[in-house]
Amino acid sequence: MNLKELAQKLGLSPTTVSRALNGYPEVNDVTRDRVVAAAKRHNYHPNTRAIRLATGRAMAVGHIFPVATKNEIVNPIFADFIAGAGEIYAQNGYDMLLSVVGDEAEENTYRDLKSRGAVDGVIIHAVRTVDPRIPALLDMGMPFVSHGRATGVEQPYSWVDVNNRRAFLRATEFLLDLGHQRIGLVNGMENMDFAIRRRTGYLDALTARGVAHDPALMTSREMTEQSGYLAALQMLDLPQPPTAFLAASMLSGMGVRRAIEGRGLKMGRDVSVIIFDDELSYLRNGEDLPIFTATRSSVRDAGRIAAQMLLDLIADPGSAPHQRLLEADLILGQSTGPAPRPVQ
Amino acid sequence: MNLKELAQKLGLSPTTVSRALNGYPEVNDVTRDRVVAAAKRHNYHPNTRAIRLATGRAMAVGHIFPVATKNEIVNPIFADFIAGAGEIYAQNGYDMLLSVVGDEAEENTYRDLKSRGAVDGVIIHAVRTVDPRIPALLDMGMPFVSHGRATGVEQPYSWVDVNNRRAFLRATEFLLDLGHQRIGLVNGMENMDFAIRRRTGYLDALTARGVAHDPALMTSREMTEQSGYLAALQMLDLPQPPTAFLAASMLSGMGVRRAIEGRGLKMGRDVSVIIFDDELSYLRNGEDLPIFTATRSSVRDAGRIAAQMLLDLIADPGSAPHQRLLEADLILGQSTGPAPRPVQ
DNA sequence: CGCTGTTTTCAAACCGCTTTGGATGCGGGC
DNA sequence: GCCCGCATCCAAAGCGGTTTGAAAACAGCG
Repeated sequence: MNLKELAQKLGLSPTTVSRALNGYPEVNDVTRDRVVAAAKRHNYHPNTRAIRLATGRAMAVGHIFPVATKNEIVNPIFADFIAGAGEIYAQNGYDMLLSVVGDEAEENTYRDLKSRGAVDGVIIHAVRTVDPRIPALLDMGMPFVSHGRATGVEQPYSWVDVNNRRAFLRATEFLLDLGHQRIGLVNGMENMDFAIRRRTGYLDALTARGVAHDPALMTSREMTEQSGYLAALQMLDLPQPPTAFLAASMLSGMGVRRAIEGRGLKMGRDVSVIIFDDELSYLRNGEDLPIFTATRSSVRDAGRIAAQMLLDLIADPGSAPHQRLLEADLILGQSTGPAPRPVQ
Repeated sequence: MNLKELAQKLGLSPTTVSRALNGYPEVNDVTRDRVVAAAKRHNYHPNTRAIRLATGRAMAVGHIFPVATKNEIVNPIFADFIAGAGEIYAQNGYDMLLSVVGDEAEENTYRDLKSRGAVDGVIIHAVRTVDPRIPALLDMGMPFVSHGRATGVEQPYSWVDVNNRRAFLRATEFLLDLGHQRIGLVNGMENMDFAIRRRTGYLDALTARGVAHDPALMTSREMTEQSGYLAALQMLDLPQPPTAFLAASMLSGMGVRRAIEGRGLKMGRDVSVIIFDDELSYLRNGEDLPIFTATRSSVRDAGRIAAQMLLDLIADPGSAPHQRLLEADLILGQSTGPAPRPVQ
């Protein structure tokens, strides 16, 4: 069932039927009702391919899923971000196009999506400190929103980000308030922009309180359970072990917890832990009572916000770039407590 | 730069240019070279929207990301499956369309994708024991491949699945061989087809060896760390606790490990654990030496296989459905050992 | 009743490509 | 020299919508 057939059945021209269905004013209300009813009755759905060609809009948004070819790691954040963004797209009649590419081919993929006219805009994930994608997209005039900021770009562009520095600054201050002086930082890979910002927050808090920072208490690795475990273990075996940890993710935190317990200590009593909780749906921080004290910011919400921002940008390409800095909550769980008194 | 302009520049008709670029035989080699060179020089990329309308093919495959509206859980398998499938699509010039919908709207979404002509085929995820999507898709004549089988469908259809029953059967037998008699099953939700099959394998192995099965040793919950922890804890506190566990996923297994260590026991010595390892990239089972003994089957490979199967199906819609049953390896890690002798 | 202005509807062009059904030119066989 | 077959190329008709420009129908008014 296509437009022409439907028009024929109604004894109307395709023009009128099209206008009736798309809510244009120049069509009689009676006629419109008749058309809408017939469309529903005959289960008419306009062909997406034709709409796209005729309007020149793709009605689709691209997400590039960069798969680091070296370590083959897939970003665990991705699924939840997509889930949030997808809701918004569905509500607005947009499709979501996913491209899986090795990270070296990523820029070309954007260029390709653009020149093929496959999407109206894209969202950038996993922003690195120096990220060539942002100037490239600006250059080619493709609407985009970045999830995370890159440090080395001076032109304005649209982004959604968490205040990572502030989150780790507050977390560190909180631990200092509890009397902890040696705080281990189990950070993510520091070619990622957010990891740098978190470290800065951590260092700034220490500096402000006049606490010296010890390189032995700072690691930067992939955010897996195993990495967290190994990093924490190493620090716990130092002559002067930390009494608290700051972990970059739920998984890292789980590894840290295992290391603590593996050394016969109790988390929350002997050693405190604060994690960054992205509220991933399959990595909930406890059912009711949070297990970990955490800086919390929902990545799914970030997905929703970024998607809406992108659609706005597409609707009004001339508008100025938008920015949105989300603040992470500091929520209290069972993994923190006062620093144990040093026993001599 | 579009086809007409390029043709004009070359002094040829659009027909010939199109044919030259698409490798049709009825064009002189000299002309073809000239066209190809010009296309590259002018950076010509055919407009996807036009191709799709003209050919009637969407050159796109749909994945529906069902988000359970009740518990808002996102399937952690998804990202890696997508990564595998996406590779295949990229190689074959297909786009991947992702729809995020509440599970109640899922069937409608398929129907919509079909009637809008937005995709040439779809892949089904998270198959339930009784799954209305399969008859629905068969009914509407949409090519599809299912990741997992549904029990209650008699018509043939295409699927890729892991031999879940055999995997858990072998794992159980292995534990029995090590002398374990009380084996706890920490299963996923049993409305999922794979969970039922795993339980069947577990029960079949016990029955074959004449070991009675104890309902108190079988749980079925979400596959999260927390659920695994609670389930294992509960079993460990039984009057006759299990000496071994079978866990449905890496995350469940991590929860089980925590419960074991929380009770002052050592995994691999006091209590054995076998997990099902989907080889999720951010949940690696150890770096070199596996931490957990596991039945292992790469979900990313499954994605590749399913995607290829679907493309084949789309290329030859008349062909008979394909099936592919993958066998999980049983790999030895550090989490299993002989059953401890009962001390009286 | 004729004229003007507003609704309402339609025919046709267009989006950018593919594909059908010829044309055209050339060489070879008879 | 004529006809046929083949290799090349092209004009035009789709694909299924949207959108422009104009016509038809319908008031409203003097």
